[in-house]
Amino acid sequence: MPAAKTALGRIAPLAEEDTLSLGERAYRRLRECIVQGVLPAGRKVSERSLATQLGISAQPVREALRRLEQDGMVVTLPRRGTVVAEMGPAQLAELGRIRAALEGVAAALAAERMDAAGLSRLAAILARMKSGTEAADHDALDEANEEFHALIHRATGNLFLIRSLGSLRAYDNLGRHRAIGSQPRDLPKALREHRAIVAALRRRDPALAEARMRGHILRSLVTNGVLPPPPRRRPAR
Amino acid sequence: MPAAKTALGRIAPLAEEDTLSLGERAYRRLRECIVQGVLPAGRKVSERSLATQLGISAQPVREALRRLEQDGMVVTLPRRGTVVAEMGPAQLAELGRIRAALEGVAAALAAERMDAAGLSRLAAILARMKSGTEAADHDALDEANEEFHALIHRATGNLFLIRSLGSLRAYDNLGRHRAIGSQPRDLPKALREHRAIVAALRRRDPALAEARMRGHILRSLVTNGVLPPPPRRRPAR
DNA sequence: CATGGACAACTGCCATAGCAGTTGGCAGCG
DNA sequence: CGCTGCCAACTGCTATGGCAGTTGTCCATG
Repeated sequence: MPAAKTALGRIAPLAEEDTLSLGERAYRRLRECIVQGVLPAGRKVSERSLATQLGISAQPVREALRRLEQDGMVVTLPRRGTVVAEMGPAQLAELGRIRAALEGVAAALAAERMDAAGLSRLAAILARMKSGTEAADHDALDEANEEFHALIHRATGNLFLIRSLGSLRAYDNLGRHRAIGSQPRDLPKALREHRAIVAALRRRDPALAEARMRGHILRSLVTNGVLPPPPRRRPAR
Repeated sequence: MPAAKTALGRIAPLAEEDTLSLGERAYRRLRECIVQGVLPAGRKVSERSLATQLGISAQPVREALRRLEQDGMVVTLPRRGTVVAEMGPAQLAELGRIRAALEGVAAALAAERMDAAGLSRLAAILARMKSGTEAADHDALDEANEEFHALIHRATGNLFLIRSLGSLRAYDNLGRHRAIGSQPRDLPKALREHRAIVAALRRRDPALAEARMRGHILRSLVTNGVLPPPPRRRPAR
């Protein structure tokens, strides 16, 4: 333990952010820049130029780019350059469907594992969502929504799931930033869906939780305009 | 074009292995070693020692380890060491369920996109599976099975899906190497399922293809012993 | 004017060296 | 004997330098 002891032996909490490696920080920073549109698709991103801009060496940047490549956010042509990956509407739609499926699995796992503390936290988030819905506070709702899903992801305890959904949610933000909000958001409906999901988790019903979560994600993707139609359920029989 | 030209201008097929970067080769090699059991869970893997063993520098090895960490195959404690991730039966089961969901999405996408050439290739693979099943040639069946799923993955054209399923399939191999084959494999049934999947793809029915593929994967995981029960569908009503 | 070739300015890729934090063991003190 | 403190041998992490391949420009040549 290198430092941070106070007089009476209490250990001061360490500032975590400083402990992250430069490679990790570069990875998160660049991913943020991509989904925020700061680095638009097709933009050339070379190790050296990014390194100087970030004030670090080229090595951590290279690592970050390799990881981003594994996420599919950049593509690199050997000895020629690295560019931000093009993300057409079709690609976004595919990733949305993948995310819906994974969120479903996460909900199913969470239904089996989530403890009482987690459920009560979800209840607290639901309360915030209620007030946010009544006030039509989109920022607060987005934040609560973020926590809602992140909590479920963590409840699964599965690192693969957490990482994958992290990348996928980043793409979701990208889609939102393109501002193709074709349909107005139905806030009360989203609240009802969130409540229904929590109810399924409380019942410890994996199949139900999965179905509801998946439906919820798909619907939200439709209202965001990344998923094309509302294909009529069982159009005619 | 740096090399590999013959006299008459014909481009010699590049040996692919030589063109891959050392980091990429190290990544694949290490992943192979992990799923093959050469590097068992809990084994310490330090950049330097691996580098000397592979005859390369520590830098590409480090990149490979970072990517493996993103795959969840190793965990690294900063400044302390990197170890092969522990993969308990529970973890393996979770990853199996995740893989089943993703394979389902892949089948759905393939049902929308796969062209006639791909379908005919699938038919050829089915023929090989038929003869392999009659001869009970497990090696040939495994190979055909690998190609079967890889072909569907590629048909989606989605890099994220392809990469993720690649990692997941690696875990699957790991589970198989643990030789907990609880139940004998039902070869004819697997063949029927594969045929049913292809039929759904031919019909261009995404929902059907997804359901069949997912069920197929889940069942195969059960016979492999990584997924626990055959929970009776609709036990009583 | 058009074309081909060489040079300079990139690019990703890799090896080396060294920093800082962690660990394990061993000596020395109580 | 038991505990403390130091030291050497690790570890992951980062910076630097340089290699090889690619590209674009500019000049010389037909």
